[in-house]
Amino acid sequence: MRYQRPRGTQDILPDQMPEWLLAENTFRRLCHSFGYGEIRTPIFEDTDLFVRSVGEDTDIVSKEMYTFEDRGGRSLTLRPEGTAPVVRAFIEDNLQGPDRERIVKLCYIAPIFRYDRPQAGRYRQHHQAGVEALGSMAPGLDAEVIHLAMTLYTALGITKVSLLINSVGCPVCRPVYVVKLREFLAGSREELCDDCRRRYETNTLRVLDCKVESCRRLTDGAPKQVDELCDECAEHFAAVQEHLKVLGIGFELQPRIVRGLDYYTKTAFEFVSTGLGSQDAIGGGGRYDGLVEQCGGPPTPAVGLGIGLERVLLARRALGQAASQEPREGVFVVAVGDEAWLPAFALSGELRAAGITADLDYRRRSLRAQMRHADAAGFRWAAILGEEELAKGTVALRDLASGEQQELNRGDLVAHCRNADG
RNA sequence: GUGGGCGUAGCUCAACGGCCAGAGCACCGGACUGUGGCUCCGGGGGUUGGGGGUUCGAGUCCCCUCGCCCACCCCA
Repeated sequence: MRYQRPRGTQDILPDQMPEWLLAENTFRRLCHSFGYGEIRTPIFEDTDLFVRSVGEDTDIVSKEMYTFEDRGGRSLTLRPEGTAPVVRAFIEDNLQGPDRERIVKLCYIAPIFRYDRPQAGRYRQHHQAGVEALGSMAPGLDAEVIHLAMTLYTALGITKVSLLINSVGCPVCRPVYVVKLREFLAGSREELCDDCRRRYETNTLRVLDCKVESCRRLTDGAPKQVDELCDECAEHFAAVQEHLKVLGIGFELQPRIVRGLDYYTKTAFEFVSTGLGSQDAIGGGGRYDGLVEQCGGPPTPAVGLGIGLERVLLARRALGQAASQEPREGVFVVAVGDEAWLPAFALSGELRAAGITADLDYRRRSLRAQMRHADAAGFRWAAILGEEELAKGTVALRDLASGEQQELNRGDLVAHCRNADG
């Protein structure tokens, strides 16, 4: 029986690493320039953290979490989303300090686990790059995290991205809306599915994303949250849009997005790209003004963002963005004949110790084979060491791009290669 | 979770139920005995995802299983 990787997971192989590093490094660079500090939290947390923050009735909690009991009987869960762990750390590690007005800006790149049916762009382990800005209600911050994501997409060559935004209200206006929704559904209550009859009582909003066809029909004409916002939320939403316009970011109002996590308040947004089939959301997020307090911290408004890296890479490829080609680099040391082996080995060691990329052919193949490999593997130079060079204490250095070849004293090779860089 | 499609060489794919499962690319070697890319010639590579069944005979048909993919759904 041969082992297979678990369903819905993937190995990221060396030849895929360049595009991963490009995405990760670009994200880190952007976060730095936007003023976000990187944080790493554990890959698992108390199950309860996610149940209480994400919401018991959400798909994520009710059927997608990797939950297990450790040997001490604790219930732990593999991180199914990025925000709750950061919020937990924000509180536990007292990142805000004594200044309650202080804005704490954090970013992370982390694996995320959800038990879901795999599909292209949907995995049981995927990676998210995210940011969280905690401590302020300023609508400019909503626009800032959106701007950061947009800038990342642009930098990575993902040109066809649409931004969908919505406002899901707050503890003031949501209950008002919920009442309206209940009134709307009250008459047809008996026609709802079993789950929805329960949801109607406990978490009415969830009726809106029931999958049962009959329930969907019943909610089609339901009132919309955006139309029922309180003054504060309406004002905030307008201000966010104003800030986006100032940044030159186009958007589309979409009244039905982000209902997957209970903690969102006010702004909710999503980025969709073309060419990805049905898994087309390459990023999303929103404001969660009540979450920190709900997790046991001081009342702290916040806004955050998550970007699915696998989907970002898929979107790049769909748009024909090749992984940037590495420039020719380093020295392939070619040993001709047995006599030359040890000196060649020593020479490669010297180069490596000096920080210069170097390799040689442990199979001791023909000169031709070694030259072919040096070229195919993308080396900048071939340093040839044979009988002649051994006798003279030299090395023949061939530039593989131009074909120019010169003879150097062996002791000058490191300095020569180093000077040629740049 | 529901419905469907597909698994053959490292990769992309051929092969009516019938001879030793092939091709292109890649890889290796040679032509070129100390010089890469181009060309030509040659070569190595396969548990046909796995298991069972039908059949004189299975890559091909049937069942089970694993995986990938598509739509729904969900989201990143």
